Amino acid sequence: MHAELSTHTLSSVPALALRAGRPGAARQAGLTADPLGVDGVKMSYGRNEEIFGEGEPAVNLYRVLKGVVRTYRILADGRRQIAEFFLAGDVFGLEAGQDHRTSAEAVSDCEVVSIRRSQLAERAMADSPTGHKLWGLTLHHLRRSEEHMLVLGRKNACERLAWFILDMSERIPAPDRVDLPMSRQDIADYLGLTIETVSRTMTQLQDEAVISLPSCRQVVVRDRRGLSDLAA
Amino acid sequence: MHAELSTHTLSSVPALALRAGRPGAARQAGLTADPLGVDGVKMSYGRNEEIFGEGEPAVNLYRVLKGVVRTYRILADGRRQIAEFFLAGDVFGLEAGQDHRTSAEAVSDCEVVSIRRSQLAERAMADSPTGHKLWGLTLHHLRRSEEHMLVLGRKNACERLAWFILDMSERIPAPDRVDLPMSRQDIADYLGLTIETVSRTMTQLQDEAVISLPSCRQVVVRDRRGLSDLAA
DNA sequence: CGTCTCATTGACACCCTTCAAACGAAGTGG
DNA sequence: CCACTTCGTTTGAAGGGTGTCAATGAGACG
Repeated sequence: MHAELSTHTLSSVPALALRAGRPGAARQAGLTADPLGVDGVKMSYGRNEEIFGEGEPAVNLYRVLKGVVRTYRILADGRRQIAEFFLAGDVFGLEAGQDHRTSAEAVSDCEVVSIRRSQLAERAMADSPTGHKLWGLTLHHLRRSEEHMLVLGRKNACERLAWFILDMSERIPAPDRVDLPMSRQDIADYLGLTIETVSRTMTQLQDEAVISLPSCRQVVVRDRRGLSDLAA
Repeated sequence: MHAELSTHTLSSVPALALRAGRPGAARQAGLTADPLGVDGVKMSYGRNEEIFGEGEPAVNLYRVLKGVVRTYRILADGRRQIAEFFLAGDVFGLEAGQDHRTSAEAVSDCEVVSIRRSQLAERAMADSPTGHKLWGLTLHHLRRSEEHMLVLGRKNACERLAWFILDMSERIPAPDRVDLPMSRQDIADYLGLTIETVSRTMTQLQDEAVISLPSCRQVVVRDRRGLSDLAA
């Protein structure tokens, strides 16, 4: 039923280890009934092995049977923010859209059940349009808060503010003239900064000519590309 | 410490502000069909007026019609972390459990539709147990990531690590002897710190006798109360 | 025009990062 | 069994980014 070969065992056997440490080399090991009421496929992953990568189509949902899994995002320069650790019993891989917004890796050797998303969707959504919409909303919030975590955990003041202005500008009708509805204190508390740092960084962005500030509540995006670069 | 309720507005426009600026003074203004397919009640809130508070029973879901809403959490010493700003069209107030885990306030004067949760639950959950479970899982993740945001945005290294150890200890069978499955680098990337700071803070916690470290992967919780206090 | 609130700017301190080196445990090969 | 290597962790010293404290500036409103 279950292949008794742990990846750890494998790694002491050079010939096989090559396959175990490589993404996609995880082995299918049997069928398991899931608490969600859908059968899944049992898989094994070695330490640091990738389970899915950012940007890949999200075809499966996963539940941890043994071991620990981390999900994370990485910035261009290598800074990494781990969103969550998943222990035995935890479900991960929930996504609002078609693709994974985070990567997932095995922290230790582990076993997971993978469940086809389409199988769940078919059961969960078909019956109840209201439930489906609610779920979609929640996934959307989750996605945003994972992005927010990356910002809070790994970005500096300039990157945070650039990201904030871009985000706000994309959520309103006229994207190049942002009327900030909130105070500096609100922005500071959203970005995990102080009001003074927000203020200083605002003028710094203005000095660098990526934005201009007709008033403290109005931001004009002068160089969207430049702002985007600064957001890292 | 932070923005007081709109007493300022009150003194400026006495007649109107009395109704608009006082918590609980929001006015019911009519019925509106919601995109979720359920009728809701239209409400108005003045600037800085509370829509719901942390710890209150979560009876309603809300959708913003006009204005902007913020949700946030506050630490004992007043540090605030805003989780999200909600603009027109956005839905907020989703909760995994019975109670609100955040507070919500009007950033500007705004109108929202409030929808009874029970009305939605009745439609969303009854039909599809799978969907209900999926939704519950997603809400659980959302709740955790909002907590995570508070930690990343507003806590220092010592508070972050104390929180992390407590959280891990509560997720495993033997809560006083935590076997960390992850490396210092993983912990650092989870807490938005560097590996050196994590290491230094670990020994600091050991020096203060709230934990002991038989090995670098084993944490013994010696003073749970003390650790809890340090977690702020 | 005075008051109030919020935003900006400056000087300084401190927490955390960066850079660097030593230490320890685990695995390998002789 | 013991050097040797490797990887992860710990510790130290120095620097920088952001917070803190304080003063000034700018709108809003009466």
